[in-house]
Amino acid sequence: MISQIKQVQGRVFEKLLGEAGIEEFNGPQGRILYVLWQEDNLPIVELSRRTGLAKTTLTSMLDRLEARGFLNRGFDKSDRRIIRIILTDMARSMKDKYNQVSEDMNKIFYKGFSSDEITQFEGYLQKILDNLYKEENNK
Amino acid sequence: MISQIKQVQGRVFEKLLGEAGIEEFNGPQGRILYVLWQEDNLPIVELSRRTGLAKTTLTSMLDRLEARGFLNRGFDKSDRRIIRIILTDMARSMKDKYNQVSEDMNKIFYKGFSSDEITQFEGYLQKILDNLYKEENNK
DNA sequence: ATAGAATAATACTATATAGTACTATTTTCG
DNA sequence: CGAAAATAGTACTATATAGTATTATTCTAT
Repeated sequence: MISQIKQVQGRVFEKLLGEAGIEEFNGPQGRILYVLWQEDNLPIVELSRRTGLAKTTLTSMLDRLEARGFLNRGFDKSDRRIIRIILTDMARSMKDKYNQVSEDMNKIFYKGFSSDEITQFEGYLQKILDNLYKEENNK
Repeated sequence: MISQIKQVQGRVFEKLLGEAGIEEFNGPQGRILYVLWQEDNLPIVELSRRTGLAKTTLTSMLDRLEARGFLNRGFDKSDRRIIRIILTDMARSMKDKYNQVSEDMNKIFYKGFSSDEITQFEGYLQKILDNLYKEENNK
């Protein structure tokens, strides 16, 4: 059911982005930008943790976002293995527009939910996510 | 968070399939087979509804499953637009092995949940899914 | 100090995913 | 009836996703 929700949510969100006139990036790219809007200058591995995407997935997605002028790759001074992802001003300027769509999406998603139910539901999600990460890492 | 769960869950499930010695199909294919094990002889559009995948996604996935001998495409007698998906005996024979892995996955997923919490959580998921499908169809 | 383990990132490859445009049917309704 | 709309499926294309193997760098333990 989770997969199903993710799939349908993705298609609906894509449509909302279009209706809001956002042609510059799509849903999956928005998910990465969303994390970076909260905090950038992150190493790719950390971005992987925060998005749930494999780091090999990020390589190509970041290539595309870089090609379109959303971000730059910068070196880390103290550890040369690490590459840090920095948003461009253009990328920063789109944050508010995206958040508006995100709110609209949330309203659709949680239609008929009380705020207590939302809190409870999101607590369950966090617990499940912890369970999954524990399994992925500790084995 | 839903996307993140789906992603990590997918990778963990893939690992469990490998550990169970199931090399014949992968997670996304398993998701399609799972629906067909419950009921086959379905049109592709109906399979799309039950999996949450777009019908164009199913075209190529069913091609691969057909090429590997899991299913056949059959004609519908009364409506020649419709193609019906029929499982092979080989596919049917793998149901139990898959269900075992599925149960293991569930245990990881819901570690620390009471059965009341699971029921409640899945009720929320169903409600969200209904919200999303309503939005996708009625607009 | 240095060999081996660990970590960060990427290249390459295969599959998954969905949108647009199209064909072939069936349904609807004037 | 017959034209237009609706429906089922596919071809083609672009992006997303992750696994394996590889390179470069840093850490660890003696």
